[in-house]
Amino acid sequence: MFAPYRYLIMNTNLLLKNIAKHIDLTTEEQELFISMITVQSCKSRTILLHATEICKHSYFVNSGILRSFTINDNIVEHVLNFACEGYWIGDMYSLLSQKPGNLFIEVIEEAELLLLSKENQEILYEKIPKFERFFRILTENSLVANQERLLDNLSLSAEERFEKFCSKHPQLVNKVPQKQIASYIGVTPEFFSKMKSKMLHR
Amino acid sequence: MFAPYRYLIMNTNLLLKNIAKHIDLTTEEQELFISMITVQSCKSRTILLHATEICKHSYFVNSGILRSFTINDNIVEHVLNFACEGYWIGDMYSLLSQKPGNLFIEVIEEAELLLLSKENQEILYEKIPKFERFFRILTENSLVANQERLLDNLSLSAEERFEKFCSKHPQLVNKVPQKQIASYIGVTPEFFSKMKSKMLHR
DNA sequence: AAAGCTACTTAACCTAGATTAAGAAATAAT
DNA sequence: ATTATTTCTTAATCTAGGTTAAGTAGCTTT
Repeated sequence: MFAPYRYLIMNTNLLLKNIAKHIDLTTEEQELFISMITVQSCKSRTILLHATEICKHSYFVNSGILRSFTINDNIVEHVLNFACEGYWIGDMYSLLSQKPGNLFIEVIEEAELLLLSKENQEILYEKIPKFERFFRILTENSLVANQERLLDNLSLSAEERFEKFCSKHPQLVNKVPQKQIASYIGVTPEFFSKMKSKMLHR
Repeated sequence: MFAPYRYLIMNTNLLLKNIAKHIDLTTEEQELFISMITVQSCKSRTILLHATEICKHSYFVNSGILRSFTINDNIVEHVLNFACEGYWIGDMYSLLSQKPGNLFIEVIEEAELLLLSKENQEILYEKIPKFERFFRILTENSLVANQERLLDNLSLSAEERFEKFCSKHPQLVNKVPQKQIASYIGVTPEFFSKMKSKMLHR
């Protein structure tokens, strides 16, 4: 009588709007695509992927904030990426190779996610080749951002990297624990704290 | 009577072999693709792209070695990438946006290059959509490599980064000026020299 | 509301890597 | 062959950022 719960609450507006920026889908194609997506609501601190696991999904963030990170020698965390509303996150290495990666994916702020499984992504490429283009463009943009961040890490001071982070990700600055921002820009939480107060007193 | 010089010497074996790893092309498709490619032979130290220019081509390396790099405050160079036989190089930001980037591309070792122009790449996507897939996969692999390098820069010591560079790029270690390797792994040439001799005396 | 975590701050001290400078070795240019 | 440039080395000195440690503030959980 009723569609399953997940169809009732699944909001694909944001995702479809994002897709429409790069490719045009017919109504049928949209429906096919949506049938391949599932929703998941997650509380803060949920670990969606362990470093030892094989990544099976790409996660699109409808709301909330996630991060991906590694852990060194079982102690130090290094944040690779944050993802907030409208962004995708995953462990691309593990997703592509279907081997265990070394990234964790964690929910920072209660989130609603749309999941696209590896298998469905492959099916999608076969059935609607336009998605090759869509994910090509998405990946190109990620690569450009990553290269810039890499060069920033090689050439800017910690202060400059933090300022850049603030202007690029204003939505995150006050929502993400500051030690994670420290990790993202590549300094220890102690140094970050010192640096921040130094910047304030100027 | 004779085909233009560049067709006589253009060797597309390596490129076609690389493409065949990811997509299947018919003979006609191969020919169309090849008709969109041009060759260029360059001496060492040729600058193929200035930071102020708009990048118009993707460069496939048939032989030789190239690098891409930025220059900070008109003084310090930072190497983003090396490319040797079988690899592509370009300024992806500039190529995609068709705005001036801030990368230089330089020939390190006399090279033979195959050039795919931005326009031809777009035509290729229209005429042979399989190329969407090919470049998607290529870009995905670059992104994975870049993410790993980013995390390495955040978590490893200079020595560890150098060791990783040696095992990942043995073809480059003895062909690329050592100050450029220093730049790639993110240290000064002076420190690199010191570090290297320290590693030897152990 | 007390107890227990986790996040943030501050401060003293430490070190990997930067800077400066000068000479030696290797390449390139004449 | 000689000269000029660029690359590499060595060494002294310096500093951005790390480490250790202890205290404080802010959350959760009960």
